[in-house]
Amino acid sequence: MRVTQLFTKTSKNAPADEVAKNAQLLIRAGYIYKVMAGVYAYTPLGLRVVENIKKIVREEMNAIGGQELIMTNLQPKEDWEITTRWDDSVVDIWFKTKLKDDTEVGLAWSHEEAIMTMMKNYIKSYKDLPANVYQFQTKLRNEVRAKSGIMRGREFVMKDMYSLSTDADQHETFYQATIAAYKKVYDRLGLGEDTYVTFASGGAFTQFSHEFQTICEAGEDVIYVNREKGIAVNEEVLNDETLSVLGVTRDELTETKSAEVGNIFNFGTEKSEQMGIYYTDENDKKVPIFLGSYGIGITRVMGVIVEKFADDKGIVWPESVAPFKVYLVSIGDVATEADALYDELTSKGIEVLYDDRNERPGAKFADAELLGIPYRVTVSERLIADQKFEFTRRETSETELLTGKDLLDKLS
RNA sequence: CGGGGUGUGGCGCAGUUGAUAGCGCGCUCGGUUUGGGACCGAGAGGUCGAAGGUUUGAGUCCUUUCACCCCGACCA
Repeated sequence: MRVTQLFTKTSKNAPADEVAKNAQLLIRAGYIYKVMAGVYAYTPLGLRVVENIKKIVREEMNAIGGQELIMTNLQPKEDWEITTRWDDSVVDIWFKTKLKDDTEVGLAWSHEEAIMTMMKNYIKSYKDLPANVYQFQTKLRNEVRAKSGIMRGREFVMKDMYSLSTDADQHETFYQATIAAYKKVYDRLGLGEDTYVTFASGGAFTQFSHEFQTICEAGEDVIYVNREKGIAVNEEVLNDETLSVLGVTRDELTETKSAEVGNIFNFGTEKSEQMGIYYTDENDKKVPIFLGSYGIGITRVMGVIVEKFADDKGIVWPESVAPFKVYLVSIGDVATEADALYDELTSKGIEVLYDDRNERPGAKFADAELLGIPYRVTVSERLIADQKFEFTRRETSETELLTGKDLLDKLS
């Protein structure tokens, strides 16, 4: 992609109506566009990042047997009345609307009831289990107050997965597999080091649920961490009982702010019983299905990555999610050589954003840094004279001069 | 939802005791320039969030309203 073809522009000024670092940088660099409070559009650049994150999540969910589907944003009232969750006093973030004939429908803030209603139609026998389904979906939540840029919006993309199992054992196997898969996801996203499986309040069926919390100053949560033991506890369940169950003492834990990037739940058979989702076992007995629910906030993860890695020059994307791998800068009248390099790199499948504008070097370098592309390659007359390319890493600013061959080796 | 704050060209801002708006960036045209956000010249672009009111006169005062931000509460 050539910069001259991108309709988005970078801006030196941060928007006055955003304080969150992630929103300021993502808007300045042209990844997102603010439509209204807590509602952001994703430009071609932003969409590339979102899709890269989804790709990683998709691969890891598929690896543990998840089957991808896509539910709807319009949901019938009846599905939610069964579990009492249509009631605004039970769920206060509903967007609700009406069809032309006055039928009430809800806009999806979650898909638990929706997916279970659908699965009820298909899952009949123990032979159908276990079944694990997931989707990437836009969730609509009527939050009283949006904040923190794309880390807490009224509309956001979430991966939600649901496991249906015959019993606690089968459920537990998948639950543990999911924890392992999630760890791989956060590793691949570059967040592994600072992401903890965190004990949190668990609802009716289990003592705890597990949250995936990434240490992040901009996060909304407070957790207590012991790095050596790999234990983390959400402050909401930090008490003597929890500490004794986990076998740690209070003074072994360090308080830190964090962002919830994933959350997994064990529903047991509670929801199945409410919704009448039963299977027939080997003895022709009706048994309620064991349910699990597993979420990853895709766009929130994007915000967390910006928050954690950005420096004073701009965004720093991990290579795995970066919209492009290389930012190609031409300086002066070197279009022939720069075009040739662009063609060569792209023909080898390397994603290049080619700054072919008639701009001064400083402007191009500044944009390369603001955009956070992992590698910058510079072509200039004096470099051409030496038959070299300049190769600069965004994260460290480390720079080396490479021959064309060495450059290709580095990038492939 | 409680408290606080802000709305003035695309973005960021300034507008003193009321007299129909100005700066930087960006944009357009011409020229020069090319290793850290270039320079010169010439331009385009806003009725000041909205509605109502006071006044000879309102971006400046009053009322209502909308939007946005922050703190708190809330967060399946």
